[in-house]
Amino acid sequence: MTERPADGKANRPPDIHAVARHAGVSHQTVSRVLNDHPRVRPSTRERVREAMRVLGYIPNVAARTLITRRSRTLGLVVLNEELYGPASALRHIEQDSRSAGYGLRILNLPPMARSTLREAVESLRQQLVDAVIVVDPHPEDQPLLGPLPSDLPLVTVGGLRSAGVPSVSYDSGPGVRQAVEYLLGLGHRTVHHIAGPAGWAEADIRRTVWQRTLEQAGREVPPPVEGDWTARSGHAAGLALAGRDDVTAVFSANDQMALGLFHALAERGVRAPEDVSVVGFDDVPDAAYYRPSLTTLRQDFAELGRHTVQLALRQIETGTREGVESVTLAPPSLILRASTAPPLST
Amino acid sequence: MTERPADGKANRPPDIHAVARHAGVSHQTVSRVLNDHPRVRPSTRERVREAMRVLGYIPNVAARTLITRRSRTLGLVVLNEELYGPASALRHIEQDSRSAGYGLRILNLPPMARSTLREAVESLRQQLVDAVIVVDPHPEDQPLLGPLPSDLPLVTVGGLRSAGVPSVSYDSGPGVRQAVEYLLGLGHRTVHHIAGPAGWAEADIRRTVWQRTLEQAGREVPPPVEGDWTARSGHAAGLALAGRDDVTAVFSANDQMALGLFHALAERGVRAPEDVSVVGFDDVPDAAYYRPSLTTLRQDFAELGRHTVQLALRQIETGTREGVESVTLAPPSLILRASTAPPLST
DNA sequence: GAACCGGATGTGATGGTTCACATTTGCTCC
DNA sequence: GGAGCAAATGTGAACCATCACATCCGGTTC
Repeated sequence: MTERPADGKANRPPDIHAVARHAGVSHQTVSRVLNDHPRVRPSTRERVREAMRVLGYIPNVAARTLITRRSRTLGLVVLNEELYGPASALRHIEQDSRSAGYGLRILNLPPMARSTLREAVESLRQQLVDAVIVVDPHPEDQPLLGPLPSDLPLVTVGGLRSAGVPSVSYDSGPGVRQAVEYLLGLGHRTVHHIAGPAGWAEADIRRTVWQRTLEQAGREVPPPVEGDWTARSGHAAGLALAGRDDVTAVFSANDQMALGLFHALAERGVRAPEDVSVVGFDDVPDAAYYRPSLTTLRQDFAELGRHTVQLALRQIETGTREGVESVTLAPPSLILRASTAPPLST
Repeated sequence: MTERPADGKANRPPDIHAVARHAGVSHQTVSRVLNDHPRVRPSTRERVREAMRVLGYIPNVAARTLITRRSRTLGLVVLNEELYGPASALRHIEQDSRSAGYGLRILNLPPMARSTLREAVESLRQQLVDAVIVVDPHPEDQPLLGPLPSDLPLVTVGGLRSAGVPSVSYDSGPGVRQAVEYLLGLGHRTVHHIAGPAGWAEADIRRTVWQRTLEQAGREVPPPVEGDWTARSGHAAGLALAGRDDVTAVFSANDQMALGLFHALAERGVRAPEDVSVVGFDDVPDAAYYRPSLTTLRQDFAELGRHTVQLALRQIETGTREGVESVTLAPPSLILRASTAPPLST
């Protein structure tokens, strides 16, 4: 006489057999309805559907994953989610993978926690994700990505391109060139640069193209000032640049450092754009409301999301990385605002 | 003589039986080692561990979830990921749930897509998450959350508090009061307000407390100007306020709108803080580099993440929402910077 | 009217783990 | 040296879907 619920079935949610019983068919027919198999008579299909509705049936994804070896889930490793780029990428990738019928697991690695990228990928793999997307791996991560088992579909976004791994990469070069040439075209003798942290793929590209553009124009290449993407570091860089009369134009590797730069300039009584013109990178939503309104380069993250998910899905479908072509995004476009002007006196 | 790989096992990854065979024990013993069951002789345990290493064994989470009915995964629905608050919450929740041994699935609902909150929760439930966390539900979502099946652990963060659903909520009130009183204490006759969109819990609280504080101080309550959290809307609001000499102090419901306000003030030749003092809300990383450096209220998102995950885990452990107490966070702290000053002329 | 055919449906095995319970092992103790 | 007992280990079922294959059925075809 121990108390025990009289439920023979321990009150578990209905399974495929319960539905089958209710609809008067076999469990296999229910499965066929579930998977939109064509060989089911419409009347039968409707009866099964009705049974599902009545019982409140929900297919068990664990059982399905177990036999299918597919989870319809993508895994996303974000290296620096607090930055505008990675955060935007995350949003779009989530959206696109969802509309492709895939769920998303995320793993945000704190900045600089590179040593664990490999573990992150492995951990997602254990969770049976169908593909892993890594946003913004750094060159130092190369050895971590290289020896990955080749049976796991993988896409890298931005940053490091790893041989044999399909990737979506930015084509910042033309944008940077355009920005620098635009400043020179306004009459500036040269353009100074606040760079991102050395070793970061995008930081390096922006610095390199800035430098090359100056060289090709036969201009002097001033030593770049290195920041860490934050407004704070842009401010520090600004203090180093403000007040020198050889500094009339600055290209900042991102918008937030440009904001810090503005702050430093103002502190030193230097006006922008009259005394110093500034171009940023990202076009964060706030950029138009910086003072002055920031001329900057805008990346299309919607395009990035689409291609990234597509590359992942294609690998899942074909079951291999072979033949899945990497994608290079369209160059960023220069958004002209109020932070750029001709130099005051030639 | 059809060609067919000689692999008897179709080259599948090793399972628990393979490990058992290799270690010369039963599959159950392997399972015990896997789950740190105490009743295994150390020597046996080591032998099994070695076998796992040699074979490169990875436990299959689908199989485990199937029988356990636990996925060790939390589901997160983010309502407005592009805003600072929700984005910060996401980061911390991800971090804390990971260090608690839980993975995270996310579902970002585009702003205002409220009608689908219910579907979002259902879809996560189908994915067998052990608990669902909803960040920033709106009052309009009340009917969507209420009738949810009670067998799914659920936590709401910020915004709407739903009866019977454990929640983590902000306690912005004291912060807002402190900010407004601080401005009055500087000598301002009254404080104007740029509000967040009506209907958003936090926007409403900030507006209400701002108003009440003024009333209790016997000051005039000017009509608030409503924004939508963006710098753009702050700019629009600023254009409405700039240049009126009854406007000497403004409390903006978030930092970005304060940025827009600064922009508008500058356009109209109004100086801050000399002519107009401004206090924001959030302390975004850039706030210290706005011009002027922004006095603002800072929320502790690390605390938010900790409590949120804790509430979810407690429900998972106890198997019920009963007895799991909601949490109210510490009030935000006022960060004094350069955007506030006494009014010029009394 | 028998053979044939393709569409509709059913049967049983399978996937990899944990659960419930049974059995063996290794001691202690008298 | 055997009872007694706990620790260590093993056996088989269960979880819930899909896969592979078998069977059934009604209608053509000759």
